[in-house]
Amino acid sequence: MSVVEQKTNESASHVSAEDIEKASRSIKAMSHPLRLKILCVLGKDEFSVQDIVDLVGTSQSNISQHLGILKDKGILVARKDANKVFYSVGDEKTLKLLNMMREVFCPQNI
Amino acid sequence: MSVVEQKTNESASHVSAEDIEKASRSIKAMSHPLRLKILCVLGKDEFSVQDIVDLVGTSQSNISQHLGILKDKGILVARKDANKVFYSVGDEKTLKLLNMMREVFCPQNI
DNA sequence: TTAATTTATTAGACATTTCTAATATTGCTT
DNA sequence: AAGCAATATTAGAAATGTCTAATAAATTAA
Repeated sequence: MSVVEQKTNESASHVSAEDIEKASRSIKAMSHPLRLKILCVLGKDEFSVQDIVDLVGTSQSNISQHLGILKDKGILVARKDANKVFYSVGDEKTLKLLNMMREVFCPQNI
Repeated sequence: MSVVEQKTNESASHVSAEDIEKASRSIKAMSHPLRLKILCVLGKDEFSVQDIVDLVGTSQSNISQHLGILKDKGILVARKDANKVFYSVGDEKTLKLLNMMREVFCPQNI
């Protein structure tokens, strides 16, 4: 019996094609250096776009585009207050995932 | 005091630019749908290239290139036996990260 | 209303990624 | 050695992603 047949018979924790596509879009969104830096500086806090521009360091237009990508994938949520927009990490699980990424890729500072 | 100044004073868990670059390269490697699928089907097991071709479903050349990218980032390790090469997930932490990705992005099957 | 501030959008040049097809390499078998 | 099986490499076309510069839109302040 080939490996493929073995696997087909196991009904083990199987991930659908749609799940793979959706997950890969979200993970890709997190994988850009500027976007990863945005997620790191946000942590569990909430910052305005201008704050993020100052903390991360590129143009306002560029930050706005990156924030849009992260928001589109549901990784960030936006709250508008007067003429400012505040961004933060959408949910607790995503925060946990970010902390685990830090454990895996930055093992020196955990 | 601006938000930026606040943050500069806190010496909170800070991630260096090099760490960000390195992490983003690894996360980007995991974010391609075929590569994510490879990681999912591997799980904690070890498979030959031809097994992975059959399980994931694209050309041998394409799979080999994707495996090379994952190996280059240290996400997969390769073991050669005769004229076959067996790939598996490099370490326990990466496996934990993959499981957490599944929790976050495939919450229906955990 | 006019000006200033904050954020978002658009277009386009440039860079990177991805896939396919062809071929090379390595080890085994006869 | 010759043929076969398994894997890796290469080149190039096509697709996708990224940044910059300019501008639009929304809100506040004067």
